[in-house]
Amino acid sequence: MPRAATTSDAFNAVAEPRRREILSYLAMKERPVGDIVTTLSIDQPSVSKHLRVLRNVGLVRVRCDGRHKYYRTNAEAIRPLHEWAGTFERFWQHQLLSVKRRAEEKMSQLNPNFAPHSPEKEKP
Amino acid sequence: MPRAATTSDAFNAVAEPRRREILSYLAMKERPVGDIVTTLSIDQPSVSKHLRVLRNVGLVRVRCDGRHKYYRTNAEAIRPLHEWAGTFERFWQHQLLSVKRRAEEKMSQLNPNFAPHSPEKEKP
DNA sequence: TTGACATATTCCCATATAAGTATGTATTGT
DNA sequence: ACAATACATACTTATATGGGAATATGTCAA
Repeated sequence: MPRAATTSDAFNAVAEPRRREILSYLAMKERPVGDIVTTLSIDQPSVSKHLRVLRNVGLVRVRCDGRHKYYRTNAEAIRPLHEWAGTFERFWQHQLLSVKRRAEEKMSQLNPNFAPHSPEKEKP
Repeated sequence: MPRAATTSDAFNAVAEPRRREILSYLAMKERPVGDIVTTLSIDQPSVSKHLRVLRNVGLVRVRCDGRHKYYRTNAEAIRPLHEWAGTFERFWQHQLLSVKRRAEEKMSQLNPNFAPHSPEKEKP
């Protein structure tokens, strides 16, 4: 079985760095394709193809105006990603605490004067 | 040019749904490979290969103990993902507000008695 | 209408899969 | 030493890809 299609979900779509750049660029303001081409220095057909993928998973929306097509990112579609990653937040916070505590232990061993989170005391 | 390697970064690594399951499973507690196999119902070689990918991008760590290898997810490696997605937070919040406002406008048109965010008033 | 402009699609190709199967490598218990 | 256990690797195959080049589609302007 090959890798899942880039259009299968937002996770696969944003795996491509170029597509992430495009999403960031289109987040604040809708833009015609040509702007993406010149600003990000990507060949026009490539941009069109990336936009197709992003559109298929709902990460961008289009507004047609004459011969221009204005794309903007649909930030809502990025939320699932943010939320999935967010479920690990408490774990990395816990990890950071553990690392910190271990470091403080080491410090105490090397320098018995060291006390975490309080001013160092001099002997009276 | 083919797709970027799954081992090129966390974004590509977590694009695979099975690997996301594994990460969730290994988040709270380190586990031997066999546990992943039976709990998630994935063939053992597949699990090993997924773990290899995850290890290559630092998403999991191993602790060897005899013939067992205990894997745990390194939540820290998921932070970049969370932060990238987080840069879009203000945009989706803005989008939600816009949608809400438009909905309220429509309501006002249909029912002039409707006033957003305040109790409806009866005629005196 | 005709040409210029903006964007999309098609075709080709080298490549990296993911799953399945089979086999290899450690490590343990007896 | 030997069998069993736990895990990793090698090999095969069908397939989706991203870039490049060429071409198609659609819209405006003179």
